[in-house]
Amino acid sequence: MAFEKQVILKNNCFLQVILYQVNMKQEFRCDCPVTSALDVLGDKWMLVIIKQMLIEEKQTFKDFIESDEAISTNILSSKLKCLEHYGLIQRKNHPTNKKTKLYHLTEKGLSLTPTIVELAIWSDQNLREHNPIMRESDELELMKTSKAEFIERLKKGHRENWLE
Amino acid sequence: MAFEKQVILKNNCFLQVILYQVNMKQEFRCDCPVTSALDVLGDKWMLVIIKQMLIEEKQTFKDFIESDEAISTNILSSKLKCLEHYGLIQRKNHPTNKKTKLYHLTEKGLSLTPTIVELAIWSDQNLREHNPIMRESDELELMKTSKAEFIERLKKGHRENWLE
DNA sequence: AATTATTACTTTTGATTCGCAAGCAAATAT
DNA sequence: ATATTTGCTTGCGAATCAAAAGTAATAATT
Repeated sequence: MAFEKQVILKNNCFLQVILYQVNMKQEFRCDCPVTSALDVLGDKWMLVIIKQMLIEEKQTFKDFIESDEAISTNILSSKLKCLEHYGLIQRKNHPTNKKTKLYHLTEKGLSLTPTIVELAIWSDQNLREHNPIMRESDELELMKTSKAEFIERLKKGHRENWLE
Repeated sequence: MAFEKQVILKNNCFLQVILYQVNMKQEFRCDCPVTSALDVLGDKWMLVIIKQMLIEEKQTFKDFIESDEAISTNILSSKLKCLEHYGLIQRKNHPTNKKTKLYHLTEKGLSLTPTIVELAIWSDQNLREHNPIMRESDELELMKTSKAEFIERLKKGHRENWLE
């Protein structure tokens, strides 16, 4: 039992609300930092969504749904909640449209930029034989020749896109 | 139908072997390098196993099974095959014990060292509130202060451990 | 003002991946 | 000769991913 509350109603009645904490999934496999990172990020979609925000500037639910990767709506909803739980993204309301929510990377989320960039470079250099249609781009060249500058530029760009 | 062969037996008999290629899983979601990297590495175990080889110097099936992460034997077997398929590891026979196989990172696998190190640093700086038992170590300090040197040293150490 | 379309989900059902436990063949140890 | 070890495979069940349909609130259209 993780939470209990009694709400007093009328006529000597009360409502008892009990939240049981069952089958709590063990969140981390061990005390290793790399394994812990992968306990949070090591699935099909978490880093892809971060990449979509950082590099492709996606910020609404519809943006993500319409991306090339074609994520399912239930998976996206679940993963956005998870990213928020770990403090990697932040959501806010659209200034003029109540239906639309805006998602953005926090500083914590932005601090994954070096990891995203390393994966891009690694993939470019090691996966073309397996995925021959992998695109080429000037960005990849920039990543390889000026990695640190590129990382800072990505972060700065993302921060500036986020109207506070 | 992906493969057919007929084997002639005796007494006018023959055996026909046909391999059908069905439900071939789409291997890559799109042409993006980051997403392609995650199509290969984006699961619970691939990068953990690479980390275990690189940092913890695990090299036998038993070594992996006995690691803190407690992977299941069927998962390990399957992941080792997958890592080999993508050219990230290489297996060879133990010089004196035919039962034991040795697994080692190839250069391609070793080129994931920057990614592993970035994940370690990120985790150390961002996940302690979620995983309070995360260990501290001198290695983490070295990673942060001399990242490039640390990366090269890890690679070099791994290469030297691999008796050719 | 009523109707239709959009957005961000939730729910249901099914497919895939992960995990547990038991079993197996080959090789090594006792 | 027997027991143990190694690296798996198999069967079954749990967790994650995915597709499709449905929902409530909001915006756009008529």
